[in-house]
Amino acid sequence: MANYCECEGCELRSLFFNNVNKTELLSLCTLKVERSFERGDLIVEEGAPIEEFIYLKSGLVKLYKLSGDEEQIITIAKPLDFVSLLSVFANNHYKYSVRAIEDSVICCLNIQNVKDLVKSNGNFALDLLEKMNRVADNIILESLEIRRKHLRGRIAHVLLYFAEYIYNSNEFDLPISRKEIAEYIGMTTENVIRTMSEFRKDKVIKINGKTIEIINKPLLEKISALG
Amino acid sequence: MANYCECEGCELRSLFFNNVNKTELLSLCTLKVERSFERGDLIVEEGAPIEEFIYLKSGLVKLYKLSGDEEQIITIAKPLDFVSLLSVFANNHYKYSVRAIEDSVICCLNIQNVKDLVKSNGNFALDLLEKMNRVADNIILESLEIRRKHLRGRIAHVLLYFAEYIYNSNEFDLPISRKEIAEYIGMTTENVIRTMSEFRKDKVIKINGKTIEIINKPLLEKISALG
DNA sequence: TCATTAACATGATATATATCATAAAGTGAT
DNA sequence: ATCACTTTATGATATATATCATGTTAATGA
Repeated sequence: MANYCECEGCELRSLFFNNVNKTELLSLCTLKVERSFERGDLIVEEGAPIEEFIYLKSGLVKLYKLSGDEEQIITIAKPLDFVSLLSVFANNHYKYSVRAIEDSVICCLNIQNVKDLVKSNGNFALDLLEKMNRVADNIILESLEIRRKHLRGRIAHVLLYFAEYIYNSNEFDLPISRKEIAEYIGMTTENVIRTMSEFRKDKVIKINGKTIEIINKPLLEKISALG
Repeated sequence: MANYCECEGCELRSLFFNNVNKTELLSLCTLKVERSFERGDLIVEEGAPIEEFIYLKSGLVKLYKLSGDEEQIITIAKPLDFVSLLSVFANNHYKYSVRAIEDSVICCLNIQNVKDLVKSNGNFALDLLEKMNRVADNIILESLEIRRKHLRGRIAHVLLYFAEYIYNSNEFDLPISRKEIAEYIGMTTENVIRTMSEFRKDKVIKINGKTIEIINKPLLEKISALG
């Protein structure tokens, strides 16, 4: 019986389940499933019925929507963004797809369990409301931010997003292709590649395949702000 | 004592407060304030502290964000979209501004009261989660929809949005200026005006100042879908 | 009422970005 | 190792949209 559930030590607990006590946690965890995905794997498919309450335990995912044969990337999310929840209370079916862009582990809770917990534990309900609000806010604000910039500013913004928000380092491996950056910022692949090459020529960044190093951050920030 | 509160007959109750009983409602309403705004009035100012839980009882508002001297319109909301809630649980200060674009009435509840109700009434908490999810979803989906279209498609989309979603009629008075349409779809004012003139010349719409009549809806829908 | 400003309108031109073309380098499968 | 395929790369050209200019009309305020 013992170790089917490690939630008590779960790194997410303090943030996500702040106000959930051990008994409640155990009851959630009884019906919990943890799943691993490799980079590139589809985690959630648009249109599929929502049967679980999913959060990202580790890794990195992209949230996107298909329109025709094109993908529109809505956001790149790391743990605690738990974007998969966005539609979870409002819809029966997923409105977006989620794909792992790094090896990822998700934790799936029974959705009815979570709803029951919302009903019975008011502090958890408030926590959840706050987190949902924050996730939605971030996506909306980020999208406005990108929208008001031009090509160069958008790309600078995305590079800074990875450096500061995702990897906390000026050197990192891009987890997505240039094409995907294009799908995120709403520009063409060629222009993403071209602009990154320009940044390289202007000695703002170094490029080595997927590896990016920001070597003139103040300038990149300026491009992001003004471009 | 009697009639300070009409919430029991409030049209919103069935949707918004489905699961709130009379006693709870009365306790909310004791601290409720109803406020009227004229077209053009500022209802909520970005940066101001969030002290109330606001929903739109009647009218029409625009939700927008300032960047420099420019306004970016996030969404046009009618009652039951109650957009003002979007940040309410996640932030202490408003991240957006809200302005009446038609005469509007809002209902302001004490935010602590609402939080208490979330804690004590699980069904209300679930309702609120669902509604927050839906509002966020709509804004995100709408924004993606607009993003993937070109100028003509975006304008067709906006005209259909007013005709179908807001006014339920092929003839309506635009509540916003061409400049504001531009701020909503991320294009310039001149191009909005020009494109609407083209639609007029192509006999897709009739224009009489602010009054718009859609006279070839199938074509407008086609432009929205393909443009 | 007139003056002032904002909204609407339209054309000419400039500019940013998309599209098309081509190729090298990387990746995965057989 | 080879083949097919995707990604990265770069240049030339086309196109969509922004910018600039100018005028008219409608709204707003003293």
